[in-house]
Amino acid sequence: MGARRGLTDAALDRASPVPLYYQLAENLETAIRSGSLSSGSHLENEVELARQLRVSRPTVRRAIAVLANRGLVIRRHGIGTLVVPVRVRRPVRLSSLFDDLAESGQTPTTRLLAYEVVPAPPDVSTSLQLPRGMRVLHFERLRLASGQPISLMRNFVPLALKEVVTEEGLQLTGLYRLLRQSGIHLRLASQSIGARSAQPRETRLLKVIRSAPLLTMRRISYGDAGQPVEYGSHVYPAERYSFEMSVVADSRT
Amino acid sequence: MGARRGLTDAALDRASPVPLYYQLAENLETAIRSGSLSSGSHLENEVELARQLRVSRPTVRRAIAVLANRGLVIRRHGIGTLVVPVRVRRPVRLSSLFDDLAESGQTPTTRLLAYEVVPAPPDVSTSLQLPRGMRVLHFERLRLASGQPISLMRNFVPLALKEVVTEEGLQLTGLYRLLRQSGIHLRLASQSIGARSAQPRETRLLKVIRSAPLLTMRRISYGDAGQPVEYGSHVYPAERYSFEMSVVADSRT
DNA sequence: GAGGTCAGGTTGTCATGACAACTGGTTTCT
DNA sequence: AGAAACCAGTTGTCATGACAACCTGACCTC
Repeated sequence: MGARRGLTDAALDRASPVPLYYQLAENLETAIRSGSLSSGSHLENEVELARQLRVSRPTVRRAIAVLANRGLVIRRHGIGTLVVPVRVRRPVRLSSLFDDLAESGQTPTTRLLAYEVVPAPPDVSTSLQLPRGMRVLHFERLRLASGQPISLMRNFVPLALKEVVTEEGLQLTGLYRLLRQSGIHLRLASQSIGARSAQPRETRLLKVIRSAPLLTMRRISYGDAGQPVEYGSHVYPAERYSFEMSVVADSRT
Repeated sequence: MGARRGLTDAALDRASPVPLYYQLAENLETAIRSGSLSSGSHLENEVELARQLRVSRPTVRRAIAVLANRGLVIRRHGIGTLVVPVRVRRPVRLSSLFDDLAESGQTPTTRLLAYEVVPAPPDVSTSLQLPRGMRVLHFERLRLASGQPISLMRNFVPLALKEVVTEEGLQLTGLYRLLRQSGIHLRLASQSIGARSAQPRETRLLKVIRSAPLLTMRRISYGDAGQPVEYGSHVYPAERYSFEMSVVADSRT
């Protein structure tokens, strides 16, 4: 039952503004991903872990809860906490394609195809909870990764964000990063994933064959206060893109 | 700030085996979905809620955390807890298509196209963490909703489950229900959603036009102990199916 | 030998208490 | 009048303590 090293090494910093439970969760995640906590093995039990790290058991539990939510460990009543014996890949997070590509080491670029103020189409005004026909900012982007087109994105945002979502900004970075830099934090999104055949214009822009299958994603994002911030309708060439996610069962069912 | 009725009505049952926090979460969810807690309104603050219901504040917080995870409310430090002002629909849960269809009032039926023991293909044995070439149970089903084909499903499970996953069972109900009835509870799945064109055989079975776009889902499900239970490779006609999900941001980011 | 029983270890639930951090409005000061 | 400081209200974090529920393996009984 030994081999508990690596946890006490990266000690917790009580002076840090980062909560203890979160520091602990990150340390544990690092230990798991690096392999120092091998797959299928037991985590040290909560009481002992709390004693070693000089924190309370609720703090330990909360840290483990974070990991369980991410699908990295499984808790079993009366047994212990097990490290999930697989690599579960990047979940569908509330993140931008731009950041995802950048993180995975690619160099995303953007071609801005449209940037204009238009009256909101019916479904957009409904989604953004605006009066019918209210004017909104609309833009369309072609996203390339290492020179290859990987997504065609149409977006609508309320006109108030025109100063935040600028033409220059969109060409240089991702939408979500622009929003975040202006203090707008997205908290929630509802999205729908489907598929359809490419239309002629899409065929040309995405460089796929005629009627090639495309993945489609429709997303409405909401900010801190629950206000709708963005409506997006994106398409991806199916042969170059897929959505990966891990699903965790409700602990009670 | 009145109008708090409906919460104290459905009182908490301390004798019930269902945890208090979960009872409270369900009561709150019912109140939200029924509209008695209107969209955008504040929830009563935690301290007061705890006092009224005669529970501790951590219990209230845990209940609210459940709702926040489901995307029904948004918590804001220093402000309060807001009811999300939108309808966020059924997320991608760890559930079977059969149950989903049944719940939405349709009458799912199944045509069992194959049921056999075969050596595991390489990707299957890897996914199920079995030795190369180990024999597994393979079956293929065509799922219809109200008579219309809606999914073609290929699955592989370890041979040990042959007694659980029977031919008769598969024709009458869904795979997940069969597993659950035998005490196998799925806890986690990793899945990948993509798209491609229909092959001739799929065109015929799913009754779609030649090369019609299909949604594809590959899923590996894991049981209580983290052991792989099922490998599934499913396709859906894009014009009759889409995946809906809500994404909640990590509270720390 | 087979079965039931029990003990030990583990996570699950809940209470109480305290202080920190944040937000928005009000008040006060310049 | 404008800006800064303050304050009340709220959620966020953490500690301590206690008991319940559950699983496994060892032991005992039949």
